[in-house]
Amino acid sequence: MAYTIIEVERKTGVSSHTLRFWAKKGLFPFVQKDENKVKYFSKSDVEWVGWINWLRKSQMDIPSIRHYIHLANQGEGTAKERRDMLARQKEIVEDNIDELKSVLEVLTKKLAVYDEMLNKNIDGFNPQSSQYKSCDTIKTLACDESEK
Amino acid sequence: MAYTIIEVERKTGVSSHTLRFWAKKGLFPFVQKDENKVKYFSKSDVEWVGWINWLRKSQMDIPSIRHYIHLANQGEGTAKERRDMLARQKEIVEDNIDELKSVLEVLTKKLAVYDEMLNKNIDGFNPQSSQYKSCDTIKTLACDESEK
DNA sequence: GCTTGACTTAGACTAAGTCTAATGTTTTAT
DNA sequence: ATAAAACATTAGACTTAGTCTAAGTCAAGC
Repeated sequence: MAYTIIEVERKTGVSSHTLRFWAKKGLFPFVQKDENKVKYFSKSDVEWVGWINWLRKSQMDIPSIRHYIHLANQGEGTAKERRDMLARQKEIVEDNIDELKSVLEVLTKKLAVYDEMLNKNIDGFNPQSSQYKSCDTIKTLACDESEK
Repeated sequence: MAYTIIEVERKTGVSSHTLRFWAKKGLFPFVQKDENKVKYFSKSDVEWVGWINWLRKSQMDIPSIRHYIHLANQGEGTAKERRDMLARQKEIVEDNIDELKSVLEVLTKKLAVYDEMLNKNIDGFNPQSSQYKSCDTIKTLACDESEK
């Protein structure tokens, strides 16, 4: 029923370094230690590791996660506040996805320009010709999406 | 035709601090300086700022961006390598979006659990009843998605 | 008795900013 | 003319969330 830090690492994929770091930041208020200071994670602690991992992936910072855990340990009276924290986090993730989608669009366009250029090349154009040079690099490729 | 760092900040939204940081890292090999070491960004430099900003958003690290810029300045012979860098970056962004989508799913599910719980509350349940307590916090709310 | 593996802590290091302090120059206002 | 503002520079401290290393402890197996 109790797991060492290495077992938790293997079960969750979160490195023991990170687990110790999180522990130092107060994210595991209930983890037991033996007389040699060795940590033992209960099943519930291990479940928290997984959940904290999701919260981190949602960009929640560590002090906020600590607060969330604190709230959860207070009981159901804090449910509304926790719910609101998650709702806020969800918005952040949605905004993130939107931004990454626009990044993806830019990359896709740029890749298309490169591929057109490289295909011309294969189809027999001389890559050293001045004609070719005029459609290259900085002007057309590097900077054409840079306006704000 | 030449912009000071503050003008570039205003045009691109990239802070002057960050611009100086990028400059120190070698991302603006062509920016001119006057006798007081004041930087002047050409139109092309400003366009690079915008493009570098996209590359950063795609998670490309600064040494790689420097390499990309170096390649671009070598001419069209390096187009293939640059194309491949962007293609790699596109994969990274796609993976990122996928992960964020799964985070979104988890948050959505958890929010649903919270909302159900909070609604019960409004519908007349006593939030202090032990009956209520059994569906709370750690067991059902915090940790049920934590398996790997 | 020694090696191996797992554990501990303290603390150095990293990336990519972010911010401050000290200082300098140029322009504008009084 | 002088003072203040707006802008520039550098060096360097600080931040976040790890990531890694060094040095040490402890129990088990050969």
